[in-house]
Amino acid sequence: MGGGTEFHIEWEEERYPEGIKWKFLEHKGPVFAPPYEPLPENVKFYYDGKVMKLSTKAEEVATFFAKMLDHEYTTKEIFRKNFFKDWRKEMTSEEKSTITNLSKCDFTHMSQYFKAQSEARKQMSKEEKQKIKEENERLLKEYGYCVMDNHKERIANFKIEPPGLFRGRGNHPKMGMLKRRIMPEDIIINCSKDSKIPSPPPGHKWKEVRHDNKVTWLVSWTENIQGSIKYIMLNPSSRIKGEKDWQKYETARRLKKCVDKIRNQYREDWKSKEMKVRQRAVALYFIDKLALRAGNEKEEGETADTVGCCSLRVEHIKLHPELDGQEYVVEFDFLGKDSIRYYNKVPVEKRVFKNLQLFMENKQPEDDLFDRLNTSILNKHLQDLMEGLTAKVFRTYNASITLQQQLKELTNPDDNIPAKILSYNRANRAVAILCNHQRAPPKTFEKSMMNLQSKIDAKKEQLADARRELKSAKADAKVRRDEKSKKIEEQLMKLEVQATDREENKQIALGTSKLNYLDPRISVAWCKKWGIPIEKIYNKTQREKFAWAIDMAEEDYEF
DNA sequence: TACAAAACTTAGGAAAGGCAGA
DNA sequence: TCTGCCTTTCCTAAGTTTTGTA
Repeated sequence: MGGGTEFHIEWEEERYPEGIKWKFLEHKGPVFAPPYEPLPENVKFYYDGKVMKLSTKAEEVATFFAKMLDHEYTTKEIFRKNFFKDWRKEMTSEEKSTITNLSKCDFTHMSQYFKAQSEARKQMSKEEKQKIKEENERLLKEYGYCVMDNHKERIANFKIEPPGLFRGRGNHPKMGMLKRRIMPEDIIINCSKDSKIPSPPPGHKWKEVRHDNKVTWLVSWTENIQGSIKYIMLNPSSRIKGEKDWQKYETARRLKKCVDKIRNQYREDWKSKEMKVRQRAVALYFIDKLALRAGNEKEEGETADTVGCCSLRVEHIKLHPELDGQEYVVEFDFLGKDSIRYYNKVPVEKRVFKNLQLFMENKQPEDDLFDRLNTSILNKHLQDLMEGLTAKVFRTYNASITLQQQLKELTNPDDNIPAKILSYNRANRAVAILCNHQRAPPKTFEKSMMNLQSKIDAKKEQLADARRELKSAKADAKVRRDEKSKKIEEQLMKLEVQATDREENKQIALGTSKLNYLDPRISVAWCKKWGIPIEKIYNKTQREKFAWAIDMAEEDYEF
């Protein structure tokens, strides 16, 4: 792997044979969702204007809907249709014959009850809140840790997802469906043979107990919406996740060494006589230049209609031979992961442009742009170019190299700490923009900006006062007054930096790139170089996740 | 080799926590 | 001490890649 052999020995005390993830694994199993508590008698459900007492099962599902009443999606046709269909499955035959129209269902009383409940929770006394906190801590202590080989490790998600209504992101065809309650009989336990096997809740048994040390999960079950498997795995601070993370960045650093060659290669391939090779080369160019995701095919009607690079359709791009004074502009407009819109106008090389024209010839808008390509073909090719290379490595590589470059460019040695941190955030922001990590502007954004502005105004006023006092002060008081002004000046500057940062961050989410794409050693090195406390860049959780990097990187670290 | 299933990483929003100023 | 706001943590969906199977 290079670059960190010493570290390797220190952090991975034992080597494992190929594919073996652990030798010993012991845990307590999952925590199940609390059982359903029926509503008090005085909370009513109405059908067609008349009070109706629901069976426990039907009532439980009704409460899921009632809790979502304020959300826009309970008004959506698909959501309502899916919900009603699944709800009816839980009804008794009498309920089924009575309740035939969702629009005649009145959940408002139930909804009010839940609102009152959550209000009451907020108003709880200190002691009551403390009691709940202690109970959570007990649960964490008992179920939140496992032993993997010689380490006690934190488990990420030891609580089983409670039942509820499925809400996918974007325009999901399954929104509103009932996510059923997971029982011990659904659960597969994975642990080592010689460990203390977790016991199922009284009166229940596990679906299966297995001892598979070729995988890292502790618990799995199959969810009923997509039929996919869900897992309980370890926290990012664990050895097994940390090592994998480190390995990911080492792969990206290997790409750095051969990326020029790969770029030359795909540029050559734009001229290939084979259509398949040309498509592959243009797609790879997009993945590299624009940090697009690979874009696997998805089953139609099972998920929201989103795409990545290989699954782009003709309707997702527009070609402009000339636009705003630039030649050969490609306009991208599509929904990517989580139905986040990707919109970008990009000048490309003439050859790319001509190829795109060729790929689009005689096609309908809904046809695949790269009809001779998929992620498996692309990744196979990448594997030939470099061992371990896959499409997503380009995102990691380009994100990390961009951070490193931007930090070099933006950091001003004369700046104070808040200004340097602003530069760091701007470098981080450049990456988030590259990776299209967006967020909905916070609901109170405008207000919060205004609050901050009035703080700034007040501080300016204070500064003016201080300066006036300084002017009129007697010689012996000048020094003290001057110090006071300086202090206020600094505070003002800090506030102004904060305002700039917040404004620039309105629609950008920095967390995702920080957590998943940026080699933490770059940040650690930057902190060391400029004497910035690491706590200013990484919070506690992040420091735990990146413990390996904090331990390892010196100020001269180069990605 | 192709396809499906399994495993694992990446993602944004909601809820909870905690802290500063009233 | 309370309130309101920002930060952190939780939650779990939605991707990518790897593995298994015929």
